[in-house]
Amino acid sequence: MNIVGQIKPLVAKAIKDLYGVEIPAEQLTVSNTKPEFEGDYTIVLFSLVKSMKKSPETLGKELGEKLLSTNSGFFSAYNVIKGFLNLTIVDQYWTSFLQDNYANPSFGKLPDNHQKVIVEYSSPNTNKPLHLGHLRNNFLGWSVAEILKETGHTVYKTTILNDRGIHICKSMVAWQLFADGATPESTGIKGDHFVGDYYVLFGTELKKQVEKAVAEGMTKDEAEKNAPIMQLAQQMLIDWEKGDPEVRNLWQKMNSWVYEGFNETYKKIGSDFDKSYFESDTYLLGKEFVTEGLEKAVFFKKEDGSVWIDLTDEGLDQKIVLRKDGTSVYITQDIGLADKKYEDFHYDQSLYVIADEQNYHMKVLELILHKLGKPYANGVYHLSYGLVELPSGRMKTREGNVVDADDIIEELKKVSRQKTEELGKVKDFNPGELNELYDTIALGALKFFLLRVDPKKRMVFNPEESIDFHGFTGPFVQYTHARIRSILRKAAAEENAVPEAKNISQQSPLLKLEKDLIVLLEQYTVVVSQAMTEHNPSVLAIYAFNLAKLFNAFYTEHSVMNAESPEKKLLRLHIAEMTANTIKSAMRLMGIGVPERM
RNA sequence: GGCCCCGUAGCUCAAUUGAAUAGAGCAUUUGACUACGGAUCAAAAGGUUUCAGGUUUGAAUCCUGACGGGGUCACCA
Repeated sequence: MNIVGQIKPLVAKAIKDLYGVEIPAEQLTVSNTKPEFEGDYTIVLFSLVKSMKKSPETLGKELGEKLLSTNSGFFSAYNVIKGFLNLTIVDQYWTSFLQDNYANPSFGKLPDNHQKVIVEYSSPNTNKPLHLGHLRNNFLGWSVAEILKETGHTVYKTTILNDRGIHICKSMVAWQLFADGATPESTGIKGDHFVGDYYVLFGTELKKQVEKAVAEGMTKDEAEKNAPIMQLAQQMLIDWEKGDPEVRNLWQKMNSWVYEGFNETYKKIGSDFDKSYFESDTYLLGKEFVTEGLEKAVFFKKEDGSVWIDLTDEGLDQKIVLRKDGTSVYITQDIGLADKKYEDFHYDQSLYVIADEQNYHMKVLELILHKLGKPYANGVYHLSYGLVELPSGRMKTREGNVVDADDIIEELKKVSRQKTEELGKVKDFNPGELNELYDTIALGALKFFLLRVDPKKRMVFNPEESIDFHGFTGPFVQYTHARIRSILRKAAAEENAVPEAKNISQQSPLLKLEKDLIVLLEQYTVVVSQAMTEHNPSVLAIYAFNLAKLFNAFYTEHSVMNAESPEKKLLRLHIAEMTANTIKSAMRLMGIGVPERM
């Protein structure tokens, strides 16, 4: 039970004893006391004033007195300023909290709650390499999955590879036309980039053909439909669906190149999946539900034979679920896949990490599942995140204005190598250890950068300014961790570092920065559960940064190894150890490693 | 045009979900290196929270309207 959870019932009881009024403990507002006031936690009194018929000042005084006299082992002081009752918790509480938890590396982990959750994320198209926007998706999905695990859920990570369709045919056609048999092997280009280049090539060739046709008097729409290269792609899609062996072979070959590239990148960034679904397997799945929907009168058939759902009552439009030629559309496949996933995992919750441009689509999917009476419909949750934009606007592979995932990681690795060499603290590392360290720092910087912002919000990445290693960044937190570990190594090397100090619980009074740190450490469990309920890793990033910053302030002010007394030294070593552990845990939930030295 | 989201320091982001004087980082200026690791610390400066009304003891937060930005409304995926 965290401390706010302990304070609330005490206050509620005091109110009842004093005034005979029952206030549900959850309704009380308890917040951190602002640094400029004396105290640890603050009760906001305004909401109580009316029902108690007292002025805020009197109410605060009476409540403060009561709390202090009945819980003298818990509260040590109070003061009332305007409508705020500031309470101070006894030092003993904080020191014994520290004593109990400082050496527990899994502080904050919750026991199994028997909830099964699947997190679908990444889900790339197999016609182009990953860019910064995909990385946000990957980091977010991975992190949310780990946060769910940490809070007791059983989690399965899945992905759906969009491996068929007109966009894939485009890169295939371009390869046939322009590659002259070239392969990733023959060119030395990573497979996903290789295929992506032909997708871009298709776009430029199409543009040429369209411009020519428009100059000859065609409208742009017509020109695009009738462009020879587009017709080739359309024909190829038809051949693919028919199962034409030549097309299927080419398709398999090009996809395998892409997977090879993806796997390399996934390995580097730490993305992993318990199960991968392929759209080429699932795209026909939803059809049976069309029949079911018609029987249940959820769907209706138009004269031309196409099948629709009417969502105008929900403020949406009519949506097609089956074409007149009997083929399924995107939403139909998604119904089928949702069902397949339920069959495979029997989930309680199913998260979809998908960009917010699909909010409408996902809303429709949820509605349809509800209307079909699917038992899992309530568990479906769209974890919608905002796009990563450049200062010039959104990234588009077709237009070439993307920040490539592999490129940005390489760039950051260069920076981390340069800074590490400048600092010169790891000259004894061998090349393998160094490379691992540069990976940890570079990915730490990148993941932290993309996760530190509320996922729901759009964010801007400025390549000119690139990613900083100072301030509110991953490397800052990693660096703080390395420095703490350095102190702890030193202490461990000292024989009998603190012989005569056995117990820190008599450490009174705690200095301000000592207590501030313990108070912040105590809040870690609340932060993790907030990250879980909000599906929001940014609260962990902010927390880890604040913790690191506070520790840095603490230890420039107070010496650990040369503390005033053996007891203080032990206390500070415990604070240091728990800070390092907690930083490590929070960063781990974001997929970020923290080096012992850097 | 209908619906949805957003607008906070020069820039990138916070604000315990309605509470005290709206906080951080970057950039700018100043100070601290014979250092328990300077990828650090201490400090200064930077705000009419897009605008106009309203609700409330209290509004960046809730409501109405305006302005600005984005998304979506395909027999594409």
